[in-house]
Amino acid sequence: MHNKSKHKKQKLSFNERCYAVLSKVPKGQLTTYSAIAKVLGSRAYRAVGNAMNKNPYAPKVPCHRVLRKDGSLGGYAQGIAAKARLLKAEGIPIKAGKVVDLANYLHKF
DNA sequence: CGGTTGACCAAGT
DNA sequence: GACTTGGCCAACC
Repeated sequence: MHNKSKHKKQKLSFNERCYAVLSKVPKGQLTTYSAIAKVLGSRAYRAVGNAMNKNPYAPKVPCHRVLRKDGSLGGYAQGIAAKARLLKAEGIPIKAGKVVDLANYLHKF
């Protein structure tokens, strides 16, 4: 059947849209706070960070794959050490608190 | 409606 | 290259 899930126009909050976008990033690939904002047609990269902090859909929504634009880790609700460990487990090399070459791992939306 | 809070960013020191 | 500053913007109270 057709998708009838939108009987009403439900406005998704900014946070919900962040989660929807991020859920498309596969294991082994990365994105940034500002990249998510850009996909949403917004410049609210700070608000993206706030959304990640609240993320109720973890680990379905892989907020550990979101980094700062300069390759540093940014933050993580469970601590940046846990974030680094998860990324390494996905094959992403981290040196001195930064992803070695972020451009090589950025997901194309 | 105004003020506060950030898992940010860019430019300056 | 670490640290500070001003700007940015959505969510929350």
